[in-house]
Amino acid sequence: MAYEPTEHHPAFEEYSEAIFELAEDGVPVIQARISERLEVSRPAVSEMVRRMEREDLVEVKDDGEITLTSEGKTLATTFVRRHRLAECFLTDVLGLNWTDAHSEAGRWEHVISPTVETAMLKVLGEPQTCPHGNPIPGSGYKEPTGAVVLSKIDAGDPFTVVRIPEELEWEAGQLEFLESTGLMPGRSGVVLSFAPDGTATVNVGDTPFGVGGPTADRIVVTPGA
Amino acid sequence: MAYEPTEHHPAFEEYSEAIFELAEDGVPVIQARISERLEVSRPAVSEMVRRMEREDLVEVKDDGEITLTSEGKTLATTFVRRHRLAECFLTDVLGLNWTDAHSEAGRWEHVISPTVETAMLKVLGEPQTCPHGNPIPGSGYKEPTGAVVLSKIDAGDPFTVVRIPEELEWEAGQLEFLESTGLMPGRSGVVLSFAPDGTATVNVGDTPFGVGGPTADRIVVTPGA
DNA sequence: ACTTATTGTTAGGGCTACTTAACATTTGAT
DNA sequence: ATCAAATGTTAAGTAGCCCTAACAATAAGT
Repeated sequence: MAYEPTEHHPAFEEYSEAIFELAEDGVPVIQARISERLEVSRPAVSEMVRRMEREDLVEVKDDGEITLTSEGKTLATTFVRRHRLAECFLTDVLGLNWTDAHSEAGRWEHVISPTVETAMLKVLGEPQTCPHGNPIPGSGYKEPTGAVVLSKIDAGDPFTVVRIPEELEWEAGQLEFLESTGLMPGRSGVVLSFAPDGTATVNVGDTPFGVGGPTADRIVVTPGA
Repeated sequence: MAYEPTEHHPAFEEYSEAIFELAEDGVPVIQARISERLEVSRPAVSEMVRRMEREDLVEVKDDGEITLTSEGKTLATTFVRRHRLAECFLTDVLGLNWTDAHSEAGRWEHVISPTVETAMLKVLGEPQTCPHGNPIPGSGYKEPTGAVVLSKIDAGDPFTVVRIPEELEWEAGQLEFLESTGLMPGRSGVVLSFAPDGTATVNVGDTPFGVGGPTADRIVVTPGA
């Protein structure tokens, strides 16, 4: 079962992944967003989108909204799956922290073959989410019912973290912050208050700390401890 | 300890590794050999060698012999080390076979960061050689005294396999063959006879089998069981 | 000595994926 | 309705790494 050298160019992998994750995060999938997330110029995205359209990986609607074709979705989920699996592996087997695991996985996803993927799944015991709580495509994961964003929890109420969306993983220093405060999937805490600008003050450990409005709008939690 | 994106181009890694391993195998390091091992055209090698010379990674002697500078050696050993470490990891932790491990490691070596390298070393218990018996640079491995190539063993005498040189790993089907016959580092056997063309008949298990002359000239063993 | 094989180099291209500069179009806010 | 911001596209160019064709130089074999 030798690894077949990709028939797609590595950049296609990166772009389709970005498209998949933007959609997953509820961000409108347009070129400008891809340009930001991949940190490449808009003309570069323009060109790549055209090539991906030609290769039947994406479709572009009249309003510019980009969607993955079924072929594109297969490509995207393959790499999202390997990325998240790699994150599990890097944290659980190699003992890396959250932050390192995320950035390393960005490279690992491109060298994981089906053989290795299978082996990793076995070693890890078929995980259903990455360490940040995001579903591993194909694992059959179902998000808990009643999941809402942190900013929807009433002041004074308890909550349990479900997941940190991919979008936040991208922000410099965000993962370090969340890991250091303990605001991680599975952990429970209490919302102490909300500031007028949306900033939440929460407590998941010893010390209360503030979570910015935009961040609290994205972190997915379930009400209750 | 974030991973610093390589300052060298990926191809430099591949070329310096090839140069290191050719020298390790006792093959004269000239462009034509690199061209064969990397399976790229001679002009491509010519150009790359010129660039590597400009970047102070190699020196080219008047007779065409190519040697790594100290900077080049550092680069080469870094990737040879990661390659062999990855092979250990893939076989020991993920349960891959020899053959798959070799080809996968060719990609893994390029995504292993210092952080991951350290973590792997720890998980594996500081291995000194790869599964094929080749030394992991920096591990302090010393080849056993009295090591010779298999073809130097007298007919009728026992031997113990030390290592399968990198050169043989490159030959299609070679690793599959050696793995299936059990001609692997640490295993002992007996040379039954030599044919006039140099082919050795050996026995390391139940069934005797033939080993071609060129192969027997490369496999390193120690006399005795 | 002559021929053949091996080796290295030039020259001329190609492909992928990126860049900046400039421009056109669309969208949004006031 | 107008002006500014956001978005997409063209054009032209670059870097890295590869290719084939053709040729020159060297080494080896008979």
